[in-house]
Amino acid sequence: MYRILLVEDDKNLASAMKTQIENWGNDVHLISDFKDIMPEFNEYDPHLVLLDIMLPFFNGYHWCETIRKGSNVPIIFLSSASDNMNIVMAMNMGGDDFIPKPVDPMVLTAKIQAILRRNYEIKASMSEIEFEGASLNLNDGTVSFDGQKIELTKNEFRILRVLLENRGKIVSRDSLMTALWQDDCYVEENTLTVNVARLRKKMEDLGLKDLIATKPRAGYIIS
Amino acid sequence: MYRILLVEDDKNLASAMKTQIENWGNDVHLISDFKDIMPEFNEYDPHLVLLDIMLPFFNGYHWCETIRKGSNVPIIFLSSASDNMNIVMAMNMGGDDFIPKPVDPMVLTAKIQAILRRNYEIKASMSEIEFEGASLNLNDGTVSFDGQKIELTKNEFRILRVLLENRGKIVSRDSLMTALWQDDCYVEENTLTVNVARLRKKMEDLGLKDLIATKPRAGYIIS
DNA sequence: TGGTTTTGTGACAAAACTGTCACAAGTTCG
DNA sequence: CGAACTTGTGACAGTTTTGTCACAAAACCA
Repeated sequence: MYRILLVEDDKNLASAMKTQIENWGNDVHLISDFKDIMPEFNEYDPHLVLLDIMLPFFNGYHWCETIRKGSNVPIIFLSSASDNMNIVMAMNMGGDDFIPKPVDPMVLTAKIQAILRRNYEIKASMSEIEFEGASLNLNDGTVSFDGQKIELTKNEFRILRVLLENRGKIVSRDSLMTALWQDDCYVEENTLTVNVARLRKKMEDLGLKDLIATKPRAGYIIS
Repeated sequence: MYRILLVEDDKNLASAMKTQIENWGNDVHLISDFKDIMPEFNEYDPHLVLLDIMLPFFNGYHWCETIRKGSNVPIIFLSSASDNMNIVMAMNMGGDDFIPKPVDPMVLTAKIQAILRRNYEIKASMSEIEFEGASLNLNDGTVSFDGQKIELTKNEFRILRVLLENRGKIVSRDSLMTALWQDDCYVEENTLTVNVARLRKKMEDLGLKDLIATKPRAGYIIS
């Protein structure tokens, strides 16, 4: 049972789609205020957004941009202007799919299902991050390299993960601190240093030497 | 740098697409044996599959089905038969998207990018499993309920996760055992019982009573 | 019902994890 | 260079986690 937010100003079409999707077993919320959809978005906290492009006040691209500032919720665009340029634009703004109007009910259902499945039901495919020939398993927090496999502790895992998610960029010690101990408890500055050292040792034991580089007065980086 | 497997028998089109995608910074492998693509699939271990529907020997649907038996890799179908029925069919077979032929290079790139992003770069959206008004955060292994939030240990997390991923189904003690200690070390049968008990206690402290039910001689279940 | 098997519980010790300290090493910049 | 600051290291103790044991409770089955 997923929550689907439908941003469509054509009331007839919207309620027809709502019925259609609900019949198939989900909850749908229709936007009522197109001047600012964000309060309803935040309140409803949807699993998926169906976003028309032509809307009063602001267009779909605007809302996609706004949503993406604070959320990675899947977004499917709807539009009768379904030329290639619009499709490319929609994808590049962070959209996940594009359904041309008039919307075929079967296609709508199938595409919604595909995206929900990909995002909320499938874990295997995005379960690891590869780096330097090694891979970090996000499910069980293990690192595999050269046939060997080791377990990381919670802290080591978080540090490595943050660094890998920002590969090529310097991650400040401060942001690592908040990633590990988000404000709720005070820990010494040095505690981070020690934890990085422990992670480094494990990586080196595995054969990954000089994986994490120190940028003095800036932070750490994996490049 | 992602590995993309292109299953397309039109050699000219295939190599044009290969060049196109490689220029944009990825690796592409072209299938050479359409009688059985699986050896090449397994060898190449792609991050994404571009799958034509009309192929010699077997069609794209057949290969989609075969791939899905052992992998959740994202699959984008390509076809000139782009009627709604084909789209629905493609999605329902476990496909992630459908690009009509002739393929527009920009659309191809944008859609590939969107799906890779969704699968390999975004973590936030699929970071929790909701149940009974509570939610299990898959990133940090915490359970939130009724305003409270507690941390689970590695074992507790794995048990809860497996049970939630199979909600409504009975999970045998054996499969839990292998999920926690995959054969590499022997542990007592009873150790699992104890770990389940510890998880139950934490859940009950949180207010979630009778979450995990015992099915004697069968296993555990969350319904 | 009563014996057998399966599952649950409290306690305990070994092991792992974590934060801190004192001090060492490295970097920056006048 | 040398003082000031930043980062790294080994050791230590407190806490948490973990597997096991002995025994209790529950479920199954004849």
